Amino acid sequence: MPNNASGDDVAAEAPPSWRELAVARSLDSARTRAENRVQRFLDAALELMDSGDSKEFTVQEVVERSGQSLRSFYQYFGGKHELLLALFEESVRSTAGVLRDKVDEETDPLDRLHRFVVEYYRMCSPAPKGKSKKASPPPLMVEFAQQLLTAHPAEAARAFVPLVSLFEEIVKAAAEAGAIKGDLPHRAVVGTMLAVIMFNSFSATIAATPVQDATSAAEELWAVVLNGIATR
Amino acid sequence: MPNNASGDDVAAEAPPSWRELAVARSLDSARTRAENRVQRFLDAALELMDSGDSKEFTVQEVVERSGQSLRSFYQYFGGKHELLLALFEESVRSTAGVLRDKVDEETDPLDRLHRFVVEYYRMCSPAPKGKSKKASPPPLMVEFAQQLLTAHPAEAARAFVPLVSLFEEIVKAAAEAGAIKGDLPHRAVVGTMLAVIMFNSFSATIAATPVQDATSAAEELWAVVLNGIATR
DNA sequence: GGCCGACGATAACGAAGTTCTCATGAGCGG
DNA sequence: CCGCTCATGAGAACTTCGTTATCGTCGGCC
Repeated sequence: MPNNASGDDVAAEAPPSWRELAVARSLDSARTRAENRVQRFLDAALELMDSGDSKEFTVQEVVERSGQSLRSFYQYFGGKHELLLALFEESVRSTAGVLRDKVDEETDPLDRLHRFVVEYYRMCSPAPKGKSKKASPPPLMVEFAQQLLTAHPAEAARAFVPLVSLFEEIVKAAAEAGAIKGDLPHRAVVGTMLAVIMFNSFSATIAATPVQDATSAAEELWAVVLNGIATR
Repeated sequence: MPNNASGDDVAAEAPPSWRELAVARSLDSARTRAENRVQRFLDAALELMDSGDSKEFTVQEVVERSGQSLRSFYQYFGGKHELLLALFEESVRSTAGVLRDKVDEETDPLDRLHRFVVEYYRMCSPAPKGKSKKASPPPLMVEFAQQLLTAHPAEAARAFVPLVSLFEEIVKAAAEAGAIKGDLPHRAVVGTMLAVIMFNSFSATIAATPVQDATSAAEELWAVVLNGIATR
């Protein structure tokens, strides 16, 4: 499956079209051509999202950007929400992959947990450096998560599976190693922690807290999660 | 005058309507009449939200329900989002009031904090009993919060002030009493905890956790917040 | 060579928010 | 009493956006 995310092969960032055309012309099985088309829609949407000023886009824009037609769009997607869902799933998969790599740099179970929290936190925080507009899975996808979570809970849950599984492994390992309490309902803790991390940007808004740098904020959150707020 | 929509005076549970009508009848300055009109829009929207099956409504519906005209609506509100914002502000104020009363039943600073967390948690959770559909500030407003937080952060922050102030007092008191750590950045903790509580329904969705009853879930969350997840 | 299925271009439709036009009725100064 | 203005209501019109439908074309396949 050519599930490759955003424009991971586009170096410049603009031209992912003629190459695919050429490829489609040469090896032309119906399946690969269809997947190619789907991918072009996805790429176009991603480009519109992070290269544009606003993170929103219209189906028309996606269609134009991808050089295809409305006709084709609705042939491959049941509607805009399916496009969004596909993008979100891809983002979650990609995020989980990145996090797995980071976490694998650690060996101690508690260190792995800590690493996960901090790294995921940073991924979900607004871009720390204004220079590169980069966005592997930036708060952009956090907004999606929000939308999907309320509009299509079941599908959203399915999309989250890769991340949840990964985190659950890590939490379980930490519990078995005795690094964290074992009597907590893991599943619930996993969900809560992911939600806390993901939606933490909101907490800054709620409390009108100026955005400090992501790393120290992540460590603060980690400290609270680890030891609580009670005096000990 | 064919205004006076269905039940704007029935008010089985909407406290702030008939009073204003009466007031408007007696002293009828332009100001109070205008406030009356605004209030009628707000009431109509509230009725549509919790008496309808879906929590969504259209401007047209609000207009019809309120027995007024589109013309008037846009004279008093800059757009739908201002209506939403007004509703949300009212909801937050009301919620803060209710919470203040509950919390005032406790005297010990830590008990007050605990009470706040648990009660607010329950208010933000889906209706526990299927019998009565109503709910003063149910997850309905949580969805609003979500929307506003991303669409209009500044206004959302302003709307949250009553709740944030109340909670901040409580946290500060607990810290000064030595019940919780004093070296944490209060403001950030306040925002984070409010966000955690408010958005906890999402965490259940993320982790595909079946919804347990709100009270025990609240206590679990409280336990984690208080003591952390680390083995001690 | 002729059918068939995919595709592009474009129009059309429907819902919802927003604006505009017009009429009416109330208060008010002359 | 007359006409003026302002607030309001009724409703059409405009806009955007998602979605569907129509039509024509082109390339492959029997």
